[in-house]
Amino acid sequence: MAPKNKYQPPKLSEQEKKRLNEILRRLKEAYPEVKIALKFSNPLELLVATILSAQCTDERVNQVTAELFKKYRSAKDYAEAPLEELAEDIRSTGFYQQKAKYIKECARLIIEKFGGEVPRSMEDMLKLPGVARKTANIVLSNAYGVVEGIPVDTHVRRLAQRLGFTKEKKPDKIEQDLMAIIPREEWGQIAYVFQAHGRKICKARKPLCDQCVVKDLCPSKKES
DNA sequence: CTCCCGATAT
DNA sequence: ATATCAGGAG
Repeated sequence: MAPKNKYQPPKLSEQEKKRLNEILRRLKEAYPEVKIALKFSNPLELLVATILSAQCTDERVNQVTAELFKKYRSAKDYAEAPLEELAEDIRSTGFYQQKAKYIKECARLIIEKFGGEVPRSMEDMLKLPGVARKTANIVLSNAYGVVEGIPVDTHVRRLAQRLGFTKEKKPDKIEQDLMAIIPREEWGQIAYVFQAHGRKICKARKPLCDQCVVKDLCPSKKES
């Protein structure tokens, strides 16, 4: 079978690699302790929280899951819950009808196909509805320590594009461009560094370039 | 590409 | 008023 994904990250000059590695070094230094902000105590809770986090702040997700996880303690609880009730329980995270369907169907598949346990491989994770590489990367990495890639969320995408790590727009290609530059042992953490910088400094609306630790290396720097 | 779809910042 | 927030499916 021929490999389906023929995308190859662009070859970079030594100088360009140096610039990107210096950016990574400074960002890691600036945000040494960052990690996942979602609260969870088992793989299922993390899966649910990550699905809820689509187009929603982690803060609000934590607010909702604080109650949600008291009520739903197992995959069976989600699978057997009336859809309308589950939807109402997650309403304030937005896209609540869609997310409720995903969660309920995920729970059903976890019971029927995966022995009641959240899958431990990318291949199986991607069989779950509402789960693509970003969600799968987060769950696999933080629940099981399985690092198969880099979760590309809106922050990672924005920073990767602004800093010149990628020219791509699709998350899967951006992920591959990042994987080509960043050592595998850092894949699990680097997204949180980008996220922290993206939230504090390199904001979507009004980036605070004058406070940025990599402004001299950034092709997108703007005077404020 | 569109749709889902509430809360918050600007 | 509107862009944006840990996206993914059709």
